[in-house]
Amino acid sequence: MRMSSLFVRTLRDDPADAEVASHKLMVRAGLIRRVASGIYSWLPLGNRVLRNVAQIVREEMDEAGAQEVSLPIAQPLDLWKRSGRDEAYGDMMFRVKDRKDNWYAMAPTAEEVVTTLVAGEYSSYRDLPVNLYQINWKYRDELRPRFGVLRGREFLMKDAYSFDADLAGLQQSYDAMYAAYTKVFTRCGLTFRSVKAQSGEIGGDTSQEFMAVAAIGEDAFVWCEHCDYAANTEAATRRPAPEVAMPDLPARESVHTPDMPGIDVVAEHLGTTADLLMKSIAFDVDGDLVLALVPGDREVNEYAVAAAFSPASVRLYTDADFAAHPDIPKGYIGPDFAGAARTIADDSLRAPHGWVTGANRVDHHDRNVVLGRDFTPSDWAEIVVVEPGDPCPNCGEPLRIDRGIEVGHVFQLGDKYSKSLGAMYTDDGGAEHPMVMGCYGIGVSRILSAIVEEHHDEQGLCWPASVAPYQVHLIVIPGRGEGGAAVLAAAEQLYADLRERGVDVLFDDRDVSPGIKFADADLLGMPVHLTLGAKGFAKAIVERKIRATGVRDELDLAAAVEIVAHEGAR
RNA sequence: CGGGAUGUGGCGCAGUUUGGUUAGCGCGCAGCGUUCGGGACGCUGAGGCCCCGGGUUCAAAUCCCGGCAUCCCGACCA
Repeated sequence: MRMSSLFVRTLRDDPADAEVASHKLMVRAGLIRRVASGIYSWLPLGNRVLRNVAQIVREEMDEAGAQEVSLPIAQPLDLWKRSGRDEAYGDMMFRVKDRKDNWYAMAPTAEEVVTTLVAGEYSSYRDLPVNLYQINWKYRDELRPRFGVLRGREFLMKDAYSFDADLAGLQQSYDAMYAAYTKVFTRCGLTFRSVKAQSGEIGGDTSQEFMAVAAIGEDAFVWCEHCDYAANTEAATRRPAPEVAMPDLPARESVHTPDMPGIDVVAEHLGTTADLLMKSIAFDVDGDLVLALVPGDREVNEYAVAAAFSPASVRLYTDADFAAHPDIPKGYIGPDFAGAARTIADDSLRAPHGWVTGANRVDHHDRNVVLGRDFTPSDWAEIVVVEPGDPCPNCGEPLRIDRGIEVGHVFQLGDKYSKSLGAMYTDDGGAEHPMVMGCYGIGVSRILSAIVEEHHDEQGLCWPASVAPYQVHLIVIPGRGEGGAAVLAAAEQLYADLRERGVDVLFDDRDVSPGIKFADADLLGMPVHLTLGAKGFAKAIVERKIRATGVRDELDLAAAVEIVAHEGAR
């Protein structure tokens, strides 16, 4: 493609309505233009990236055995009434009316249509499994569209739906999609982790979200850079410290700490630090008082405590609870408080030192309270809220807490839609059952935001080669001398030869100053920049710059085509 | 839906407080000339329903009322 005829106008200034880098750059580089809130036109460069990402998704879906279809965007609202999701989606759904006053939903997703489709075609166990997917525009009237195409009201989504005879089959379909997603996001150049989103009823992991690590992400999560561990902040745990023998420690002693229910005040008063204190947090577990023991500098993860006593009903003690139990010395509870039915201790309490704890009476703390000698918890678990730097439960390396962009979601649906929409099959014994479904989404347009967030610098975009609009940005600087025509001709030849060799080239053949060409090339961010100027031409070399790394070298003009075609952005 | 902010040539902005000439600046665009390896320069020019509707006034981009749109924070959703 020639820059002289490419439909693009790069902007020097950041658009006024953009806050984050990806949005600013996608507008400045001429990939997208806003039409309405959360609704964008895709210009040639943006559309090429969109197509490239979609193609990666398509290849991996096909490879995983899914079959591509195209389902309607305008879907009869009656279908949504049948599944009960007309109400559930509410104002989130765009609705349109035809000339006969029939209402249609503009697809926010396609479970209804695809389930009805399969129900009409398949009815035997011999037909299953089947997995259908499409890459199509979706519409959700978000309360707050954000950050360009990151959260749009119109967005390109890949949605896949698997139909199996039983849960074992579903698990296979789900695993295949999970594996395909990992390939997709890897190929797109994203740093990502899959996070368990929900576990439960059907058994095992029923839902996992793929999060691209990004500071502007809408959800915080804990992850490890050195292995594939990742978890919601509520579900995250850390590796317990190794057990060490308890040394001989001085005897427990009580100290007067009047009016000091707070950790920091006590620590200061006793000349120690919060991490050497122990907190005893009161919980109500099915009506019993249960103490959760954690170091003074850490927070209790209520979710983890609840999980440890599942299926009992677990809640933090409230002021009302304390009021109802005046015998409990709020703020001064110790790990051996007699009124506690059980105590659950965080594994970090095995540390080989005595603790400062509540003395089980108001205005007093004890010091040199030693595990095994002065108190013995009934239960052990990882119950502190994980903080950055805590050891990874898998590999022990320091954990990070970052924000993520949800770029994909895999979900085991079960029979919710097959039941309500009649997707049944007959087994080999003649009995009828609902098909067991899974659904799997990838935010294709959102991936572009995620890629740009990860791959850009001060100068502009730095596309991974796998999704770049063009592989090579060819710049010609003919210079002012007599030889300009020859340089231009050589660049034309280079352009023709590269294309002949199958390389996607953007050729800046415009008659503008070198500064503009270089600045635009950096902004547009093709992986490889080739510059042919008068000086280089005289030496029969062409300059190469790898956009992402900034590494430059010179290639022999005669060999350049082969080298570039062979090496790409390596 | 609550809070905050903003709407002025294609883009970024000034002007609005204190109403008053032909509404200005930078970028971009067109023409001519000089430039030509990191967003060159000079001259000339085109391009405006100052978001929309109503009101006040001799006079409104500017003041008042009512809308609409866009962005940010929150809530909501997942």
